[in-house]
Amino acid sequence: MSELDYEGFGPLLHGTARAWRLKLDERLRPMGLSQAKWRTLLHLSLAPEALTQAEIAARLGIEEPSLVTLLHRLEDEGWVARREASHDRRCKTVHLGRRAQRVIAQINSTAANLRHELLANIPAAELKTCMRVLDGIRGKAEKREEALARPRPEPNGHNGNGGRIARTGSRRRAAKRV
Amino acid sequence: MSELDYEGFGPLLHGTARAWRLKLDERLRPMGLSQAKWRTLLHLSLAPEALTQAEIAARLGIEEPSLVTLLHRLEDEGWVARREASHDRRCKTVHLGRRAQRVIAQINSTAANLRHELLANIPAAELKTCMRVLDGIRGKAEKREEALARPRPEPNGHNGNGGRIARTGSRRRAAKRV
DNA sequence: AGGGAATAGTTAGCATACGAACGAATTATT
DNA sequence: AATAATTCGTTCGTATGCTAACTATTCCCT
Repeated sequence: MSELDYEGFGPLLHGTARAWRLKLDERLRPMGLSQAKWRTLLHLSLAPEALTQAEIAARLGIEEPSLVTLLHRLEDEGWVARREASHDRRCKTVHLGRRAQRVIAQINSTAANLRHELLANIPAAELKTCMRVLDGIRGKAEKREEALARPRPEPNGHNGNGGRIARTGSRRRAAKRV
Repeated sequence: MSELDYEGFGPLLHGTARAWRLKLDERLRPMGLSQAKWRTLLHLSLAPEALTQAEIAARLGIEEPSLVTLLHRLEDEGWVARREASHDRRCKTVHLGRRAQRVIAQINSTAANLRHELLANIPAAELKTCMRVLDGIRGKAEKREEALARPRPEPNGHNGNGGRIARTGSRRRAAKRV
Protein backbone atom coordinates (compact mmCIF):
# COMPACT_ATOMS: atom_id res chain seq x y z
CA MET A 1 0.00 0.00 0.00
CA SER A 2 3.04 2.20 -0.13
CA GLU A 3 4.45 1.25 -3.48
CA LEU A 4 2.00 2.36 -6.07
CA ASP A 5 2.17 6.00 -5.13
CA TYR A 6 5.54 6.39 -6.75
CA GLU A 7 4.55 5.11 -10.13
CA GLY A 8 4.86 8.56 -11.57
CA PHE A 9 8.32 9.21 -10.24
CA GLY A 10 10.16 8.29 -13.41
CA PRO A 11 8.10 10.46 -15.74
CA LEU A 12 8.15 13.29 -13.21
CA LEU A 13 11.91 13.17 -12.95
CA HIS A 14 12.31 12.96 -16.69
CA GLY A 15 9.80 15.74 -17.34
CA THR A 16 11.30 18.11 -14.82
CA ALA A 17 14.79 17.70 -16.18
CA ARG A 18 13.52 18.17 -19.69
CA ALA A 19 11.54 21.32 -18.84
CA TRP A 20 14.54 22.84 -17.08
CA ARG A 21 16.85 22.13 -19.97
CA LEU A 22 14.40 23.44 -22.57
CA LYS A 23 13.94 26.65 -20.62
CA LEU A 24 17.65 27.29 -20.41
CA ASP A 25 17.96 26.41 -24.09
CA GLU A 26 15.27 28.91 -24.91
CA ARG A 27 17.09 31.72 -23.15
CA LEU A 28 20.48 30.94 -24.59
CA ARG A 29 19.25 30.44 -28.13
CA PRO A 30 19.36 34.17 -28.95
CA MET A 31 23.12 34.06 -28.68
CA GLY A 32 23.36 31.17 -31.06
CA LEU A 33 23.96 28.42 -28.54
CA SER A 34 22.28 25.08 -28.18
CA GLN A 35 22.43 22.89 -25.12
CA ALA A 36 25.25 20.71 -26.35
CA LYS A 37 27.27 23.79 -27.20
CA TRP A 38 26.81 25.88 -24.09
CA ARG A 39 27.37 22.90 -21.84
CA THR A 40 30.66 22.26 -23.58
CA LEU A 41 31.77 25.85 -23.24
CA LEU A 42 30.76 25.87 -19.60
CA HIS A 43 32.84 22.83 -18.74
CA LEU A 44 35.82 24.22 -20.59
CA SER A 45 35.57 27.46 -18.65
CA LEU A 46 35.29 25.70 -15.31
CA ALA A 47 38.33 23.51 -15.76
CA PRO A 48 41.54 24.85 -14.26
CA GLU A 49 43.64 23.29 -17.00
CA ALA A 50 43.22 22.49 -20.65
CA LEU A 51 41.06 19.44 -21.25
CA THR A 52 41.50 16.63 -23.72
CA GLN A 53 38.56 15.43 -25.76
CA ALA A 54 38.18 12.30 -23.67
CA GLU A 55 37.99 14.39 -20.51
CA ILE A 56 35.39 16.67 -22.01
CA ALA A 57 33.29 13.76 -23.17
CA ALA A 58 33.38 12.27 -19.69
CA ARG A 59 32.27 15.54 -18.10
CA LEU A 60 29.48 16.04 -20.58
CA GLY A 61 28.37 12.47 -20.20
CA ILE A 62 28.54 11.77 -23.93
CA GLU A 63 30.69 9.43 -25.97
CA GLU A 64 33.81 10.55 -27.74
CA PRO A 65 32.48 10.12 -31.25
CA SER A 66 29.56 12.37 -30.36
CA LEU A 67 32.01 14.95 -29.11
CA VAL A 68 34.01 14.87 -32.32
CA THR A 69 31.22 16.27 -34.45
CA LEU A 70 30.13 18.63 -31.70
CA LEU A 71 33.64 20.07 -31.55
CA HIS A 72 33.68 20.35 -35.32
CA ARG A 73 30.62 22.54 -35.19
CA LEU A 74 31.99 24.61 -32.33
CA GLU A 75 35.28 24.98 -34.13
CA ASP A 76 33.65 25.99 -37.41
CA GLU A 77 31.73 28.69 -35.60
CA GLY A 78 34.79 30.00 -33.84
CA TRP A 79 33.87 29.03 -30.29
CA VAL A 80 36.80 26.72 -29.61
CA ALA A 81 40.13 25.61 -31.03
CA ARG A 82 41.84 22.23 -30.94
CA ARG A 83 45.54 22.09 -30.19
CA GLU A 84 47.95 19.14 -30.23
CA ALA A 85 49.02 18.14 -26.76
CA SER A 86 52.75 18.25 -26.19
CA HIS A 87 53.09 15.37 -23.75
CA ASP A 88 51.10 12.83 -25.74
CA ARG A 89 50.85 12.93 -29.46
CA ARG A 90 47.57 11.03 -29.39
CA CYS A 91 45.85 13.79 -27.44
CA LYS A 92 44.42 17.10 -28.45
CA THR A 93 43.49 19.79 -25.97
CA VAL A 94 40.56 22.08 -26.55
CA HIS A 95 40.67 25.80 -25.84
CA LEU A 96 38.08 28.55 -25.73
CA GLY A 97 38.25 31.05 -28.55
CA ARG A 98 37.87 34.80 -28.07
CA ARG A 99 34.25 34.65 -29.04
CA ALA A 100 33.50 32.13 -26.34
CA GLN A 101 35.36 33.90 -23.58
CA ARG A 102 33.13 36.89 -24.10
CA VAL A 103 29.88 34.98 -23.53
CA ILE A 104 30.88 32.58 -20.78
CA ALA A 105 29.87 35.07 -18.14
CA GLN A 106 26.52 35.48 -19.83
CA ILE A 107 25.95 31.76 -19.92
CA ASN A 108 26.76 31.49 -16.25
CA SER A 109 24.52 34.31 -15.19
CA THR A 110 21.64 33.11 -17.35
CA ALA A 111 21.91 29.67 -15.79
CA ALA A 112 22.11 31.15 -12.31
CA ASN A 113 19.09 33.36 -12.94
CA LEU A 114 17.01 30.46 -14.13
CA ARG A 115 18.07 28.34 -11.20
CA HIS A 116 17.12 31.14 -8.85
CA GLU A 117 13.71 31.50 -10.46
CA LEU A 118 12.92 27.81 -10.46
CA LEU A 119 14.06 27.15 -6.92
CA ALA A 120 12.57 30.29 -5.39
CA ASN A 121 9.98 29.75 -2.69
CA ILE A 122 11.09 26.23 -2.00
CA PRO A 123 12.11 25.75 1.63
CA ALA A 124 15.81 25.05 2.03
CA ALA A 125 15.14 21.87 3.96
CA GLU A 126 13.00 20.45 1.19
CA LEU A 127 15.58 21.30 -1.44
CA LYS A 128 18.23 19.56 0.56
CA THR A 129 16.09 16.49 0.97
CA CYS A 130 15.32 16.48 -2.71
CA MET A 131 18.98 16.70 -3.62
CA ARG A 132 19.89 13.91 -1.26
CA VAL A 133 17.19 11.67 -2.69
CA LEU A 134 18.23 12.40 -6.26
CA ASP A 135 21.84 11.75 -5.48
CA GLY A 136 20.98 8.41 -3.96
CA ILE A 137 18.92 7.40 -6.96
CA ARG A 138 21.62 8.45 -9.36
CA GLY A 139 24.21 6.47 -7.46
CA LYS A 140 22.12 3.33 -7.69
CA ALA A 141 21.19 3.86 -11.31
CA GLU A 142 24.78 4.39 -12.35
CA LYS A 143 25.95 1.11 -10.87
CA ARG A 144 26.78 -1.51 -13.41
CA GLU A 145 24.46 -4.44 -13.76
CA GLU A 146 26.43 -7.23 -12.17
CA ALA A 147 23.94 -9.28 -10.28
CA LEU A 148 23.40 -12.46 -12.23
CA ALA A 149 26.19 -14.84 -13.17
CA ARG A 150 28.52 -12.90 -15.43
CA PRO A 151 31.66 -14.29 -16.99
CA ARG A 152 34.59 -12.68 -15.25
CA PRO A 153 36.85 -10.98 -17.76
CA GLU A 154 40.03 -12.02 -15.93
CA PRO A 155 40.07 -15.25 -13.93
CA ASN A 156 43.42 -14.35 -12.39
CA GLY A 157 44.25 -11.42 -10.18
CA HIS A 158 45.24 -8.36 -12.15
CA ASN A 159 42.96 -6.72 -14.65
CA GLY A 160 45.63 -5.78 -17.08
CA ASN A 161 45.00 -2.11 -17.27
CA GLY A 162 47.54 -0.89 -14.78
CA GLY A 163 44.97 0.34 -12.30
CA ARG A 164 43.67 3.07 -14.57
CA ILE A 165 40.04 3.98 -14.52
CA ALA A 166 37.87 2.99 -17.43
CA ARG A 167 36.32 6.21 -18.60
CA THR A 168 32.93 5.46 -19.87
CA GLY A 169 32.52 1.94 -18.75
CA SER A 170 30.44 1.02 -21.74
CA ARG A 171 32.64 1.77 -24.67
CA ARG A 172 35.33 -0.40 -26.15
CA ARG A 173 34.82 -2.93 -23.55
CA ALA A 174 36.35 -6.02 -25.01
CA ALA A 175 36.87 -5.54 -28.72
CA LYS A 176 34.76 -8.60 -29.32
CA ARG A 177 36.49 -10.69 -31.84
CA VAL A 178 35.84 -13.98 -33.52
CA MET B 1 24.77 32.13 2.24
CA SER B 2 21.81 30.10 1.12
CA GLU B 3 22.01 30.43 -2.62
CA LEU B 4 25.26 28.96 -3.72
CA ASP B 5 24.58 25.55 -2.26
CA TYR B 6 22.14 24.75 -5.00
CA GLU B 7 24.46 25.39 -7.86
CA GLY B 8 24.64 21.72 -8.62
CA PHE B 9 20.90 21.18 -8.71
CA GLY B 10 20.57 21.40 -12.48
CA PRO B 11 23.31 18.91 -13.29
CA LEU B 12 22.12 16.62 -10.52
CA LEU B 13 18.59 16.62 -11.85
CA HIS B 14 19.78 16.09 -15.39
CA GLY B 15 22.20 13.35 -14.43
CA THR B 16 19.72 11.44 -12.33
CA ALA B 17 17.09 11.45 -15.06
CA ARG B 18 19.69 10.35 -17.56
CA ALA B 19 20.99 7.52 -15.41
CA TRP B 20 17.47 6.24 -14.77
CA ARG B 21 16.58 6.31 -18.43
CA LEU B 22 19.81 4.61 -19.49
CA LYS B 23 19.29 1.85 -16.95
CA LEU B 24 15.78 1.14 -18.16
CA ASP B 25 17.00 1.26 -21.74
CA GLU B 26 19.68 -1.27 -20.91
CA ARG B 27 17.16 -3.73 -19.52
CA LEU B 28 14.68 -3.34 -22.33
CA ARG B 29 17.24 -3.49 -25.11
CA PRO B 30 17.31 -7.31 -25.16
CA MET B 31 13.76 -7.30 -26.48
CA GLY B 32 14.65 -4.97 -29.29
CA LEU B 33 13.21 -1.80 -27.83
CA SER B 34 14.75 1.61 -27.45
CA GLN B 35 13.47 4.31 -25.17
CA ALA B 36 11.52 6.13 -27.84
CA LYS B 37 9.87 2.89 -28.84
CA TRP B 38 8.93 1.45 -25.49
CA ARG B 39 7.65 4.80 -24.27
CA THR B 40 5.38 4.98 -27.29
CA LEU B 41 4.06 1.47 -26.74
CA LEU B 42 3.52 2.21 -23.06
CA HIS B 43 1.43 5.28 -23.74
CA LEU B 44 -0.61 3.45 -26.32
CA SER B 45 -1.31 0.66 -23.87
CA LEU B 46 -2.33 3.05 -21.12
CA ALA B 47 -4.82 5.02 -23.18
CA PRO B 48 -8.43 3.84 -22.89
CA GLU B 49 -9.15 4.77 -26.51
CA ALA B 50 -7.23 4.87 -29.74
CA LEU B 51 -4.89 7.84 -29.97
CA THR B 52 -4.17 10.07 -32.91
CA GLN B 53 -0.61 10.96 -33.75
CA ALA B 54 -0.97 14.45 -32.35
CA GLU B 55 -2.17 13.04 -29.03
CA ILE B 56 0.68 10.57 -28.87
CA ALA B 57 3.22 13.27 -29.59
CA ALA B 58 1.80 15.42 -26.82
CA ARG B 59 2.00 12.59 -24.31
CA LEU B 60 5.52 11.68 -25.28
CA GLY B 61 6.55 15.30 -25.19
CA ILE B 62 7.95 15.25 -28.69
CA GLU B 63 6.94 17.08 -31.84
CA GLU B 64 4.79 15.53 -34.50
CA PRO B 65 7.46 15.36 -37.16
CA SER B 66 9.62 13.40 -34.73
CA LEU B 67 6.76 11.02 -34.15
CA VAL B 68 6.24 10.40 -37.84
CA THR B 69 9.57 8.72 -38.34
CA LEU B 70 9.34 6.97 -34.99
CA LEU B 71 6.00 5.46 -36.01
CA HIS B 72 7.46 4.45 -39.34
CA ARG B 73 10.11 2.43 -37.57
CA LEU B 74 7.58 0.92 -35.17
CA GLU B 75 5.29 0.08 -38.06
CA ASP B 76 8.05 -1.48 -40.13
CA GLU B 77 8.95 -3.70 -37.21
CA GLY B 78 5.38 -4.75 -36.64
CA TRP B 79 4.85 -3.08 -33.27
CA VAL B 80 2.00 -0.80 -34.29
CA ALA B 81 -0.42 -0.12 -37.13
CA ARG B 82 -1.85 3.15 -38.40
CA ARG B 83 -5.53 3.30 -39.27
CA GLU B 84 -7.56 6.06 -40.89
CA ALA B 85 -9.90 7.73 -38.42
CA SER B 86 -13.55 7.60 -39.40
CA HIS B 87 -14.69 10.87 -37.89
CA ASP B 88 -11.97 13.05 -39.35
CA ARG B 89 -10.25 12.22 -42.55
CA ARG B 90 -7.18 14.21 -41.55
CA CYS B 91 -6.49 11.96 -38.57
CA LYS B 92 -4.95 8.56 -38.23
CA THR B 93 -5.24 6.48 -35.11
CA VAL B 94 -2.44 4.23 -33.98
CA HIS B 95 -2.99 0.72 -32.67
CA LEU B 96 -0.82 -1.86 -30.99
CA GLY B 97 0.04 -4.87 -33.09
CA ARG B 98 0.03 -8.43 -31.77
CA ARG B 99 3.73 -8.35 -31.25
CA ALA B 100 3.46 -5.33 -29.00
CA GLN B 101 0.57 -6.61 -26.93
CA ARG B 102 2.68 -9.56 -25.97
CA VAL B 103 5.49 -7.49 -24.47
CA ILE B 104 3.59 -4.62 -22.89
CA ALA B 105 3.34 -6.52 -19.63
CA GLN B 106 7.05 -7.12 -19.72
CA ILE B 107 7.79 -3.47 -20.26
CA ASN B 108 5.58 -2.52 -17.37
CA SER B 109 7.07 -5.01 -15.00
CA THR B 110 10.62 -4.15 -15.96
CA ALA B 111 9.91 -0.48 -15.33
CA ALA B 112 8.25 -1.28 -12.03
CA ASN B 113 11.16 -3.45 -10.94
CA LEU B 114 13.68 -0.77 -11.69
CA ARG B 115 11.61 1.84 -9.92
CA HIS B 116 11.42 -0.42 -6.91
CA GLU B 117 15.17 -0.96 -6.88
CA LEU B 118 16.03 2.69 -7.25
CA LEU B 119 13.58 3.96 -4.68
CA ALA B 120 14.17 1.23 -2.12
CA ASN B 121 15.44 2.37 1.24
CA ILE B 122 14.30 5.93 0.74
CA PRO B 123 11.91 7.04 3.47
CA ALA B 124 8.40 7.66 2.17
CA ALA B 125 8.36 11.17 3.57
CA GLU B 126 11.50 12.12 1.69
CA LEU B 127 10.19 10.69 -1.54
CA LYS B 128 7.02 12.66 -1.15
CA THR B 129 8.93 15.85 -0.50
CA CYS B 130 11.13 15.19 -3.49
CA MET B 131 8.17 14.64 -5.77
CA ARG B 132 6.49 17.79 -4.55
CA VAL B 133 9.64 19.82 -5.14
CA LEU B 134 10.11 18.38 -8.62
CA ASP B 135 6.52 19.01 -9.53
CA GLY B 136 6.81 22.63 -8.47
CA ILE B 137 9.97 23.12 -10.49
CA ARG B 138 8.47 21.52 -13.54
CA GLY B 139 5.41 23.73 -13.27
CA LYS B 140 7.52 26.85 -13.22
CA ALA B 141 9.84 25.66 -15.97
CA GLU B 142 6.96 24.79 -18.27
CA LYS B 143 5.42 28.23 -18.04
CA ARG B 144 5.79 30.25 -21.17
CA GLU B 145 8.18 33.16 -21.12
CA GLU B 146 5.81 36.11 -21.13
CA ALA B 147 7.36 38.63 -18.85
CA LEU B 148 8.83 41.39 -21.00
CA ALA B 149 6.80 43.38 -23.50
CA ARG B 150 5.44 40.93 -26.04
CA PRO B 151 3.25 41.88 -28.97
CA ARG B 152 -0.22 40.61 -28.21
CA PRO B 153 -1.46 38.41 -31.00
CA GLU B 154 -5.04 39.67 -30.67
CA PRO B 155 -5.74 43.16 -29.34
CA ASN B 156 -9.44 42.37 -28.97
CA GLY B 157 -11.09 39.82 -26.77
CA HIS B 158 -11.25 36.41 -28.41
CA ASN B 159 -8.20 34.54 -29.51
CA GLY B 160 -9.71 33.15 -32.65
CA ASN B 161 -9.13 29.51 -31.98
CA GLY B 162 -12.51 28.62 -30.59
CA GLY B 163 -11.25 27.98 -27.09
CA ARG B 164 -9.26 24.96 -28.11
CA ILE B 165 -6.02 24.19 -26.42
CA ALA B 166 -2.82 24.73 -28.33
CA ARG B 167 -1.09 21.40 -28.23
CA THR B 168 2.57 22.01 -28.16
CA GLY B 169 2.67 25.70 -27.64
CA SER B 170 5.81 26.06 -29.64
CA ARG B 171 4.91 24.71 -33.03
CA ARG B 172 3.26 26.52 -35.87
CA ARG B 173 2.69 29.52 -33.79
CA ALA B 174 2.19 32.27 -36.29
CA ALA B 175 3.15 31.09 -39.73
CA LYS B 176 5.52 33.98 -39.99
CA ARG B 177 5.01 35.59 -43.31
CA VAL B 178 6.64 38.38 -45.21
C1' DA C 1 64.08 -4.29 -26.70
C1' DG C 2 59.77 -6.29 -28.44
C1' DG C 3 55.03 -7.67 -28.62
C1' DG C 4 50.43 -7.35 -26.99
C1' DA C 5 47.00 -4.52 -24.88
C1' DA C 6 45.04 -0.17 -23.89
C1' DT C 7 44.03 4.73 -25.11
C1' DA C 8 42.96 9.04 -28.09
C1' DG C 9 40.81 10.61 -31.80
C1' DT C 10 38.46 9.58 -35.97
C1' DT C 11 35.01 7.86 -39.60
C1' DA C 12 30.74 5.44 -40.99
C1' DG C 13 26.09 4.32 -40.33
C1' DC C 14 22.14 4.70 -37.74
C1' DA C 15 18.39 6.53 -34.21
C1' DT C 16 16.09 10.23 -32.41
C1' DA C 17 14.91 14.88 -31.90
C1' DC C 18 13.94 19.67 -33.78
C1' DG C 19 11.93 23.60 -36.90
C1' DA C 20 10.24 25.17 -41.45
C1' DA C 21 7.21 24.52 -44.95
C1' DC C 22 3.59 21.91 -47.48
C1' DG C 23 -0.99 19.65 -49.03
C1' DA C 24 -5.33 17.87 -47.60
C1' DA C 25 -9.14 18.30 -44.66
C1' DT C 26 -11.90 20.70 -41.28
C1' DT C 27 -13.75 24.65 -38.78
C1' DA C 28 -14.75 29.57 -38.26
C1' DT C 29 -16.05 33.95 -40.16
C1' DT C 30 -18.22 36.74 -43.34
C1' DA D 1 -22.00 29.54 -49.92
C1' DA D 2 -17.40 31.61 -50.15
C1' DT D 3 -13.38 32.57 -47.93
C1' DA D 4 -10.05 32.64 -44.15
C1' DA D 5 -7.85 30.37 -40.45
C1' DT D 6 -6.61 26.19 -38.23
C1' DT D 7 -5.35 21.38 -37.65
C1' DC D 8 -3.26 16.80 -39.05
C1' DG D 9 0.12 14.29 -40.96
C1' DT D 10 3.97 14.68 -43.95
C1' DT D 11 8.72 15.72 -46.09
C1' DC D 12 13.10 18.18 -45.87
C1' DG D 13 17.28 19.64 -43.81
C1' DT D 14 19.84 19.72 -39.69
C1' DA D 15 21.55 18.83 -34.73
C1' DT D 16 22.72 15.61 -31.47
C1' DG D 17 23.52 11.23 -29.70
C1' DC D 18 24.90 6.16 -30.10
C1' DT D 19 27.83 1.68 -31.49
C1' DA D 20 31.25 -0.56 -34.34
C1' DA D 21 35.42 -0.40 -36.41
C1' DC D 22 39.71 1.94 -37.82
C1' DT D 23 44.60 4.35 -37.25
C1' DA D 24 48.20 6.21 -34.60
C1' DT D 25 50.32 6.31 -30.38
C1' DT D 26 51.61 4.87 -25.82
C1' DC D 27 51.98 1.71 -21.98
C1' DC D 28 52.94 -2.72 -19.71
C1' DC D 29 55.11 -7.08 -19.13
C1' DT D 30 58.44 -10.40 -20.20
